Amino acid sequence: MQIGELSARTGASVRMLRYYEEQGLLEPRRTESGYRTYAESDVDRVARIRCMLSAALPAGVVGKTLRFLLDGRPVIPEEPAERARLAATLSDELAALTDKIAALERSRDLLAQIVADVRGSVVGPGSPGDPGHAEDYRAVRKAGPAVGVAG
Amino acid sequence: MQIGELSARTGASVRMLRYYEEQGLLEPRRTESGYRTYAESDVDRVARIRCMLSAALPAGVVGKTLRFLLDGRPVIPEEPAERARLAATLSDELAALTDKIAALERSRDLLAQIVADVRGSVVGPGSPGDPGHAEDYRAVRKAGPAVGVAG
DNA sequence: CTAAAGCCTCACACCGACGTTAGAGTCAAG
DNA sequence: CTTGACTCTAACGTCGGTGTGAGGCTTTAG
Repeated sequence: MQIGELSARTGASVRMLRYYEEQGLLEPRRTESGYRTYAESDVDRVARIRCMLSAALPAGVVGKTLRFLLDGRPVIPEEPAERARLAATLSDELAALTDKIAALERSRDLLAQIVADVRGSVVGPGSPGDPGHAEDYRAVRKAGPAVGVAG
Repeated sequence: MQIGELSARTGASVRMLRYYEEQGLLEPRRTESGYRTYAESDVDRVARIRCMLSAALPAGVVGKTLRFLLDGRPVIPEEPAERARLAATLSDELAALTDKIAALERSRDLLAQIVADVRGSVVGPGSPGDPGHAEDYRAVRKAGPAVGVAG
């Protein structure tokens, strides 16, 4: 399969596909004349790349993760030391990811609250004494960020 | 509170705080000499901003969402038409956010699988006939991206 | 009064994740 | 052989989110 077809089938622009390759996330073969040729499995692979990137996962993780999906079978270093380091790195990333998900869920809850309030809006200019849903917001806020905002 | 103190208390650099203001996410008062002065509530607010930005939420949503948190009390347009549009926009964002969370959870599961496998690694160079955990990976992959990768 | 620390604006620079263009080669069909 | 669709590399542009100054004003401490 050439790059154009892969692009059509995945929705990723040709530019993006070449970019992913540049980043080591794809490794198409080449014809004699230099044309990239992709395997069927790359369709899947591209979908996963886009999914992870769109979620703002660090590029490194994407790469490392994907290396394990090359053909559904991981390539794990044989030396135990290196394997340990790999495991450590990945599980750090896992923890970061978990935090990020939690943060997103709180944002989602907050957004849901807001949508509900805009919809069933009790609000208007507001009788000054009326507490409204202020406490709900504050509650969500208290559950709050908390996450380390891992830089 | 001046910008330096807010920076210290939130972990956001001074530069970032000014940037957030530039983007309409913060609106500190000014002293006569032009110094920014922040309210206590801005500590919370900054935390939320960083949390949402770090999760790659579209900047617009952050802004709109935060406007509702100004003082724990939303500012909702009075004209029903505009209110409806706002509700529609926000709930679109809510849907997108939900999808993104789902995608992230799948990525997390996948990553967890991988970590587990690297840890308890049954793998090594691998007996060629051994299916290993390939099916696990494939299963996660099948549950897979699916998300529209909302550009 | 002076020095130091903190603040201000302006502005250039970087990285990631692309879009876009330019100029050239390749390939299948007429 | 020519045309047109497709591909290649290389390079520049853009946008968001930052870092890092430069040059100047304000405030505080000695």
